[in-house]
Amino acid sequence: MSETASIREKHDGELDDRGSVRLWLRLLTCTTVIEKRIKRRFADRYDITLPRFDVMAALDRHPEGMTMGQLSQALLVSNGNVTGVVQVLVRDRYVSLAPSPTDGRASVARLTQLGRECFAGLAEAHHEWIEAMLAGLDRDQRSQLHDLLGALKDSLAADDGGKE
Amino acid sequence: MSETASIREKHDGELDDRGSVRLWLRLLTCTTVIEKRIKRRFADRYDITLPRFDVMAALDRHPEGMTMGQLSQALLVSNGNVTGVVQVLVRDRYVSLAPSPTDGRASVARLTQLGRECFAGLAEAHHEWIEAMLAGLDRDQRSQLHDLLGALKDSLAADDGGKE
DNA sequence: ATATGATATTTCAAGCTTGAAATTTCAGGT
DNA sequence: ACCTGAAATTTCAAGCTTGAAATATCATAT
Repeated sequence: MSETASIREKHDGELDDRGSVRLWLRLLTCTTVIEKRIKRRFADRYDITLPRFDVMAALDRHPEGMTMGQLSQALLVSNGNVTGVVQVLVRDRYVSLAPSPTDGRASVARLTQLGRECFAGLAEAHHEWIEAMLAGLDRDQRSQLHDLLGALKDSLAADDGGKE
Repeated sequence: MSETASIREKHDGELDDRGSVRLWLRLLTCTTVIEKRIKRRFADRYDITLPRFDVMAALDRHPEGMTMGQLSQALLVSNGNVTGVVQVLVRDRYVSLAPSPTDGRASVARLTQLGRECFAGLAEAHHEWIEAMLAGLDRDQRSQLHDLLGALKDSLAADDGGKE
């Protein structure tokens, strides 16, 4: 009864011999499953959303603060998106927002003391969840996967290199 | 000047020795980049969204039709979500929705003739885009990546096997 | 000093996504 | 026939995401 239920793959049952699409769907499925689990656990146990965690994680690694634009680039999301997420973090006292002393257009976001303390706990849980989900891969497999994804990243950069 | 710009990685600059998190972020980045490119190209060139394409793709492989619940499971999204996406596809005449003859609760969605014709073009473009983005990986690399992602899927199924 | 183009940010409408509540129907047992 | 729990679906509020338009500021050339 300890059957490990296999995970359904998006568009499971594909019959075409389009290996590249199959590979993409498998990649998408793995990412989606992991992301949804993390999202759900953050919501259930910490009452926080993944985008807010992402912003806090970025700020935690930049104690000097980050501008909205830097956050947008670091997180691969739009500017307008960052504005909204940061606003609620400011409202909840996890982040402070101050005008840049050197550039009147930019504002600099920083974790508050409260934000730093809360984030430490979140990051610890996050790390444990990832570790558990990858537990089935040994050191070599992780290393190979990491390298292959690096090759994929390079391939993506070669295809329409940035401007399309 | 034909520099292949490298792709920024989410939370790039991570210094911790948390290899598992690094692997996860790389996985997430690759998936995000591919997904956003497909999404943008569908929007720009075909005026369609990715969720709508996903539904059409599922229906294309099930000419006999699918219930909303089957679509929800196949696409890894919620029931309510499928309802909304199918509604606009019905409005646009790509999909027909009929009550199930065997179960009064269920309704069966099918591609219309128009839907099938349009989808053929979409699928062709989709396949080409994926192929181009994976062009930097040779046959062996693709095969290894596919297998490693399979191992990851198994690992995910082992961690909290379905009910958490 | 000023005009101009570039940059940083915010605002906003449209669309996706979820989970919970409500509705309808089914299937089994009495 | 009737109850009751299960299953399929829809509705809805809340939140994320984007891209385009609008604002404000900077930097540079004149």
